[in-house]
Amino acid sequence: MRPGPHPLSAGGRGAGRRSADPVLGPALGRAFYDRPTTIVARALIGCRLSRSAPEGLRLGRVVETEAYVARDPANHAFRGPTERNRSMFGRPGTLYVYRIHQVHCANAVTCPGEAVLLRAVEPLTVGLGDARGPGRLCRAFGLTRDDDGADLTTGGLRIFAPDQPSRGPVVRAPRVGIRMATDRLLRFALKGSPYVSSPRPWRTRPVPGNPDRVDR
DNA sequence: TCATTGATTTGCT
DNA sequence: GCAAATCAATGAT
Repeated sequence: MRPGPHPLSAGGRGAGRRSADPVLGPALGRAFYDRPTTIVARALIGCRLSRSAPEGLRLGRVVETEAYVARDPANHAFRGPTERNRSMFGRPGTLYVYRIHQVHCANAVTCPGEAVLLRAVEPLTVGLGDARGPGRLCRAFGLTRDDDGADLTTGGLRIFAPDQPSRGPVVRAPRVGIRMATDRLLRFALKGSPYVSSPRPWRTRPVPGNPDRVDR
């Protein structure tokens, strides 16, 4: 257990109040994350990821996410809490950052043991590096294991609701880079966005019914 | 303590 | 298209 509030969090002060930015408005609050993970993964598309740093503001629009849910063998929390995934069992809106190979990946925790992987953002501030792919996204925002456990609702890293109508439909596809449960359509992306990651040829799988429907 | 693995990225063929 | 890079978490010994 890490003692006290995470360094990136604002602490207990203002608990229950929406954390607001003078320009971006109110940050997404606890209730946003405290919903079914696929709903949150879909709803995050178009939202703005913000990090206020001494060097200035870093801002990007979320264009690609993946849901990691309960009873999902690809989920790091599948076998219960460990030292690495401890923050996945924190409150909704907790940040879970882990390292894989030489890079970091960032997730927003929804309910305990479930999270949304932030896979790609479209840069909205100049100087934000390429953020196509979870590793590049973390590099662009300077996220490391030190940020694990931060509170996305009050900390220096926050997410804000879309400031404009969606520029296109959200499509679903199989998740990338996993070996288990590769058939599940738990990847969400803004269709046609050039800022979506493409480690493999981006192709959506035909979805029975409405492709925008989020039901599993 | 040792071996295996990986929610990635990059570079070479 | 494919494999190497490279290291910490994890599970077995």
